[in-house]
Amino acid sequence: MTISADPTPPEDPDQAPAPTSRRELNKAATRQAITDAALALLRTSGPGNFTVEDIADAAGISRRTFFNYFGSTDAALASVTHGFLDNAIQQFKLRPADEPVLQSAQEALMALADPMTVAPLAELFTLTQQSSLMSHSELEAWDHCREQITEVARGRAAATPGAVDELYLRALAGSVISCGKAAMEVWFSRRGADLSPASLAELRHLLIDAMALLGSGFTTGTSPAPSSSASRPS
Amino acid sequence: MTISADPTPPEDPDQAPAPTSRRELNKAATRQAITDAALALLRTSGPGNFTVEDIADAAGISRRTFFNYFGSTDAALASVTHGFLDNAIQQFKLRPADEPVLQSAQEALMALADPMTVAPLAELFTLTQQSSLMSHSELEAWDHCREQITEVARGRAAATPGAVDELYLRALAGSVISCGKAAMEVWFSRRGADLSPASLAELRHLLIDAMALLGSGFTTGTSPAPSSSASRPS
DNA sequence: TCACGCTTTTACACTACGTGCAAGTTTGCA
DNA sequence: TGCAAACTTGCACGTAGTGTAAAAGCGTGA
Repeated sequence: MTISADPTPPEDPDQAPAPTSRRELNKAATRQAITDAALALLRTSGPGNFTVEDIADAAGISRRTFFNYFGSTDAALASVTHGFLDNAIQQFKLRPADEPVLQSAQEALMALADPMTVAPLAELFTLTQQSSLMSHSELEAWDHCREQITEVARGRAAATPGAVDELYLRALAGSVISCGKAAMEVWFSRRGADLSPASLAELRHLLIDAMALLGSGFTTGTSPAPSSSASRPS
Repeated sequence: MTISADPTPPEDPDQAPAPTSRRELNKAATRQAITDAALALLRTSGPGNFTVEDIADAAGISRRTFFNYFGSTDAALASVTHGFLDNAIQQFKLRPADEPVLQSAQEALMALADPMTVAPLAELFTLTQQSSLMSHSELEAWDHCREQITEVARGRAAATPGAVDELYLRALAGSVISCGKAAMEVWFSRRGADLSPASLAELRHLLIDAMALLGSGFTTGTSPAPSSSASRPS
């Protein structure tokens, strides 16, 4: 599996600003090979129908090495989700500190509603057939994201006078995550793995609507349902 | 483990309206013995430091029988959470159909903020030292509760004209659960397993505040923090 | 009281998971 | 080139979870 030393060292020195040593390249490649193999097996065999050994064989590594990278099959698959959410957090952190958290979340999610970014997540979702409850590692990824949001919100709140309300931070971050998940779940249930522009536009609307619902305190109550998203052509 | 037939049959016939045959009594007793044993081991050995075999031995059953009742150690412990949340759902369903969902949730939770009901959950929480991410079974319990809330909300919305907004239902139910969890987390982090009246009063306030935050759309924004709960003597 | 059918428990076997360990291999660096 | 650190691998071990068939417990009717 390891890449034997390349006899031609040139490889554009101005193209690798990051500390990309051969070690790190190998590790990254192995990591990718594992998730690719896991995803391929998920496609062909279905969830729960393949073992760690299967993944290791397909990735060309030993079973033991697999466990050096991931703690379980689920963890390997959840790296897809992790990647997506890390991306989301990155966008989130870029938002101006004086922007309301809900709007920051909305904007961050908007930046990710493009085909290339959403595709892996959408496939994972459909392949695991939204089995209601995600895997442990999948949930860990979302929870990690929630904690990140909490921290950012805490940092913003700290800039204002008065004690930081821990309940406010946690309730808000948790709700943002829940609403984000809800929007994605509805999208997947409506469009499957459809990544067409129209479908992605609907995803964006769902995300916006979800955050709007949260921001309005779900005031549609039991009365009419003027919100939207129930019918939006594009 | 099984209870040998009781030689004295009398046992008040008017006191057992439920179909409590000896079989069901044995099953219930075994189930209870398992969770008790698991909880005891959690207390003495700490999380992750005992096996299914340990639990089975302590409960006086075989390892195989344990798996007839629970799918894992976590599941056995999560029966505590399951019991609490089932109770909550029951209270929730009793609320009038024309009441706003958020208020129903608030009222249902109020009914459970008493020492006897909260104690087991509080102990479980402290023993697992709020390890940030709950066990899979624990999360399953919360998710089941979320689904129940969704269904109740759907039923209420169906009584009104217009199509039911799936996003609204899911986002609301998810947020309610998140806020409930947030309130409990803050409570546990502040008071540990303190079940004094003052502590429980604070729990009630936290739950009320959490639902209020949700109902107001977290409008405290980045400005002041007039909400409350940050300081409440009793 | 007994005998018959159904349910539950149990022992056994088996596959797979996850980890510690020590030996072998690759990489970074002087 | 040679050494030290990092990485991979095979092996062994304990544990998780499940299928299966035999044994024990329970309900019911004669």
